[in-house]
Amino acid sequence: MLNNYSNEDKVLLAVDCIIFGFEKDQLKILLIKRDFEPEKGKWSLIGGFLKKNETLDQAGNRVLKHLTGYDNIYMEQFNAYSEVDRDPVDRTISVSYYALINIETHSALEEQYAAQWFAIDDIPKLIFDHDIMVKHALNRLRYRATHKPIGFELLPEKFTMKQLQKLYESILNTKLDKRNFTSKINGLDILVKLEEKDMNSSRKGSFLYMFDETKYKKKVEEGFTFKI
Amino acid sequence: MLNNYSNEDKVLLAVDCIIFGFEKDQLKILLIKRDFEPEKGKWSLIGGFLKKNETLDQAGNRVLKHLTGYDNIYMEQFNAYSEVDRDPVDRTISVSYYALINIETHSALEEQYAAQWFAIDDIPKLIFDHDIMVKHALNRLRYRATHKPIGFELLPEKFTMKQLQKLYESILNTKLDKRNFTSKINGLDILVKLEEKDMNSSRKGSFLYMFDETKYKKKVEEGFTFKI
DNA sequence: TCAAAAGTGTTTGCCATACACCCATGA
DNA sequence: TCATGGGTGTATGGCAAACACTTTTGA
Repeated sequence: MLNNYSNEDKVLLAVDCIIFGFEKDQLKILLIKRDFEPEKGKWSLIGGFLKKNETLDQAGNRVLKHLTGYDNIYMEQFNAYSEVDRDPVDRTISVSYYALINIETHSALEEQYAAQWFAIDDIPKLIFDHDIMVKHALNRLRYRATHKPIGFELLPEKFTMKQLQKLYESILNTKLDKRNFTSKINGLDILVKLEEKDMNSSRKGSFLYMFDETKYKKKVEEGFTFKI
Repeated sequence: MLNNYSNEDKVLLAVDCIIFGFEKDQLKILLIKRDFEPEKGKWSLIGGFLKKNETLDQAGNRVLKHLTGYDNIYMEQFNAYSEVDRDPVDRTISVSYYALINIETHSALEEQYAAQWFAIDDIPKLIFDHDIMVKHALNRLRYRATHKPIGFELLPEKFTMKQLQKLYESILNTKLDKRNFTSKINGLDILVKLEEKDMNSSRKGSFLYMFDETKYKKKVEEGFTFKI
């Protein structure tokens, strides 16, 4: 006998994305104004429905590509939400992803869509259970960013030590000591210090760095583990 | 206009459970022999389909209750699996949970169902993508057990320091130093040392301990964080 | 010459690790 | 009395945290 599962209930599966960015020393998330009922006009995460012939990761990528035009965005699934009435229209389970993008290379987002960046401690009330999703996403990001070198996804390719520090400060919601941070990062030995300086922030200028992914991967193979 | 999502695809949602237990100094998982096609007779995780009017947590609890008769089992959701062909019968997305049970109080499981405990480094080939689920569950358990006092879920109410050490050794897949382990645990100050001894393992007998959940919660409120 | 940010080392305390002997008991 | 597992303390090294002054440069 071939069981065909025909008596089982089918449901809608949505993918919702918490898109993180970093700008003006602040961690931000991208929200859109929902343009259909229910909750039309309210702020919402970016999302979409899973289609029959794609995986959740593919659906997440599709949603992100539709919004940004890019399809190599860092993304991690973190939780499924399934309260029976979480979406008043129809029974919908949502699998949530957080994504990290470099705001500078996606600067056209805000005009193209009714999208807007919000600093993480200034987020408006969101529809459905999206508030709790954001909270969970941030927890996951905090953990991941201290254990894997994903923070660089949020920065331009070339960045200063100060930018990196501010990034971690805003992800972790703490102040860090400049000297300790610098020596910790240098100790990791996965950045390239460029000759070039960023002259925007001071007269003296500050050296730019790049993440050396090749070196990082080589070190991982040799047993290195990233930890901040 | 009220959007009714009517053009979207619906899918089956399954819940699969990795049930961990601890017996004879070994971390184990409970598997069943699948009794319907496809893959009938192969080893499989315990699972079930999400019903229209329940949450994923409720579905997980239902599956566990059906198997064990208990419904207060520690359980944590950890990932959704969505490869298009992961289940050959129909498009099915699986949300996976790991659960921790005390084997002693559920000793009848093996006979009641075609279920069997397998030591984690002696697990047979499983159906579908269940192998990878087990691997991910173990990773999550390793993380969680070092950050929250959930290991006790796997032990009898009263346990010896040695049992606790062996438990952590098998979860973390390492050897631990007896003196260091003991003083670390005692330093946490969340166990009650009983007057009672376990006389089964030696002539001298070894003191029994209990997890003091009330004390733990009080300490957490005061800023304590569990860490092993 | 001054204001503003960049860059740089040392000291301290704590925690993780390594390590070995005596104790209690029943056979 | 002996074999078996239970129970206990100290010394060391490494890492995290605290901390302040000099440098550079354009205005």
